[in-house]
Amino acid sequence: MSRIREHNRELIIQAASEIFADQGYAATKIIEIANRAGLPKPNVYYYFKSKENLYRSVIESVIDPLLQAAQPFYEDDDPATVLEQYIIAKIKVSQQHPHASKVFASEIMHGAPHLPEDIAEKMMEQTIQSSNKIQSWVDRGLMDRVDPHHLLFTIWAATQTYADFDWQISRVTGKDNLSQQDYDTAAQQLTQLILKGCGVQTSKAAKAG
Amino acid sequence: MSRIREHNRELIIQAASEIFADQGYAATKIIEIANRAGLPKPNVYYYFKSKENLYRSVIESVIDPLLQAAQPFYEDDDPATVLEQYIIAKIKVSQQHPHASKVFASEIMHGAPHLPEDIAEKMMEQTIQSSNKIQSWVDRGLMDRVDPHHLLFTIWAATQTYADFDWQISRVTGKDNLSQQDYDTAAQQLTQLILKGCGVQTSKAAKAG
DNA sequence: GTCTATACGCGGATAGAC
DNA sequence: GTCTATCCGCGTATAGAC
Repeated sequence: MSRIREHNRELIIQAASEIFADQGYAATKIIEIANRAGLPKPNVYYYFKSKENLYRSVIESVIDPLLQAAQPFYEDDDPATVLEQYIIAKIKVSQQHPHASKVFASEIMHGAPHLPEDIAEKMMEQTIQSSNKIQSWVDRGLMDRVDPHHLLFTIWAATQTYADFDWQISRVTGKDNLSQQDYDTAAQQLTQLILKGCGVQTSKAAKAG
Repeated sequence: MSRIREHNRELIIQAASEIFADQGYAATKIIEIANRAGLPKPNVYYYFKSKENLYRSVIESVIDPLLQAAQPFYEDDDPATVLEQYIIAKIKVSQQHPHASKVFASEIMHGAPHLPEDIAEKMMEQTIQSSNKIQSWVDRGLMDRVDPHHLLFTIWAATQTYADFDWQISRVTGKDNLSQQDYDTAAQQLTQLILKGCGVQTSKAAKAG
């Protein structure tokens, strides 16, 4: 595959991510994507064959950061550490990949009609791993007897909201864009809320006890 | 205005809420709305003139339950009571008006292009009232020094997720529909998380203290 | 007021020249 | 491989019969 080919595909995927995120699948026009990518419309079809196919490529291109965010669950077994790192990672995704987050949110909200089954399975797999781990913490008395699913739903929603509902965030905070400081505060506040709210033993206390 | 006219308008609005919620504005076809309402397509245009106009009517028809949920903030001044009642009310909206919630979520996620300014102002007004009240609790030492905006973002996201991302909820819980019990559990868990996580004095303790 | 039949424009997709 | 010119179907909207 040639350099130019690779480059143009990337240009198109990038432009498409932004526009699909802003407008949703149905409202997006291929010509807008072409314009933003600086290419004529038929080139988009030349590289991706159809709108639907381009959309699937976008989904695949943005899945990686979303799946990566769950790493903390695989790398540690201390609830305070894992939950804090997970929240930080999820907020970072909202900050650094807002388009990915929105494309996914839109997709899920409308019943995931275009989500490839293998991606859906990977996410389900992660969810099972994560909730099992939370359950094991509960069983070992490391935190309150929370329902792991509900806890995950809350963490997902509270972190993704900074990307998905950025219009509302902007309006309420009176800022066009959140600063690094704002994201740090969000992560810190949410971590505090979750850890304290679930009665999680801090790692220091856990190690000392 | 005649009975039939009123009745047909309601039929159409109801059908339209469901389909706009499921598919989003751009993907929705008037003929589907007409079919679900059991009327011929031109009748929809006869009553609402255009798709855009119908959509605005839908938004106006679903705004009420959403605004009503903030009542607890105006009816009491005890943080434990207000936050618990607010969370219960918000979860109830997700349960009883899932279409309203989704139409709004979709609208906000795409930058609120069709949201009438007076509605946006009412919501902003409520937000200011609510966050001022939270701030006053912080100042009076009734809870931890949380940032009111971030706390509201978390409560909004965590409660709305049960309507907006129902596909994901279904998949994770393995249930097609959540039962009354499930919603009660969600509300109870989230209330516990927020109250404990923010170090809110329970009303009993507050009154005793 | 209601509905059949139809106009019309937009946007996805492609033929074919370069 | 690239892009101009064009096709064609779908969905919004309406004219006009009843």
